[in-house]
Amino acid sequence: MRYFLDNRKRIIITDIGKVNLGHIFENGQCFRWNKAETGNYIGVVNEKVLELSETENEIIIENISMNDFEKYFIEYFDFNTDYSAIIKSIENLDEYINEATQFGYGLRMLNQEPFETLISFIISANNNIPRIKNTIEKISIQYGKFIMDYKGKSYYGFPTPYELSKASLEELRELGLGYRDRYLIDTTKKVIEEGIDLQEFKKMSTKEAKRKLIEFKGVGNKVSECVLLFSLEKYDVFPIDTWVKKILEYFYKNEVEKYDSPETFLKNYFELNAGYAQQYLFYYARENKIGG
DNA sequence: ACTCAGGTATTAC
DNA sequence: GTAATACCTGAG
Repeated sequence: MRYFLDNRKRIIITDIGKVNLGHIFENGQCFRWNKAETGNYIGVVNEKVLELSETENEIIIENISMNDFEKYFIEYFDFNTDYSAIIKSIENLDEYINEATQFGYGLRMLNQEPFETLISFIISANNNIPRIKNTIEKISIQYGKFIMDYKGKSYYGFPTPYELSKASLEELRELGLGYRDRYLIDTTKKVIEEGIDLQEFKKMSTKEAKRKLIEFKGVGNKVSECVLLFSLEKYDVFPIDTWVKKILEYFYKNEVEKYDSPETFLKNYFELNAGYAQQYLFYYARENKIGG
């Protein structure tokens, strides 16, 4: 990876292989990035508003400083990870993962903020993406800090636990969260009252961090693993959602049956890069409507 | 009217 | 431990 400022003070990132912003932002790992009419993606991250555009092998970032980029966003975009090495380690396992990695070229696993990720994936349960994005946006407008007006739209950061603790059940119900509203209240209350710093979970083993996450209401196996994978740097988990379930059923059925559980199969099969493999498989399955 | 959407909590064996 | 069932909401 190489980066520099161009003559318009935009940050240019190159030497990261073939680029595809859609494969980063449309694969279900994040909910606060939107495609503008220009085709560029605008997102709110770490109380900054960023605009990304792409060429075949460059990502171009506008509206943040070089200092912010180096201090926060290199890690957020996982720019120091060599994806060609990850792909190489899993692509020859079978034809399906090979197709999936080719299909999802340019995909990157974002390192997201844990509280935002936890709340977002609690909302995601038994829900659909447009509604998930919409309610997260409403929560940010209502309880998060105003950041700036940018190209005709006002942007708000995702609320901190303290900011979200100001929300009442009645208020949340009006945002269209459905029955998940009380999970948000419970989770925020637990974080505040017990003084939980989710960043600390990064230091725990995957198993221990997962055990702690499942203590939150509305957090089960799948949601906890999404939080581990997308915000706590645990790449050995493999969230099994409806799409991955279909893949296991339609493509890996015979293999899975040799093990005592799908989880055991996945851990043995994909090993340390299970989380990356999951992301390619999920994206490929959903975009191509495998089994559906 | 009815199903579906990145599942989880609760209840009942 | 595991299987069955209810669950907010609104778009299609």
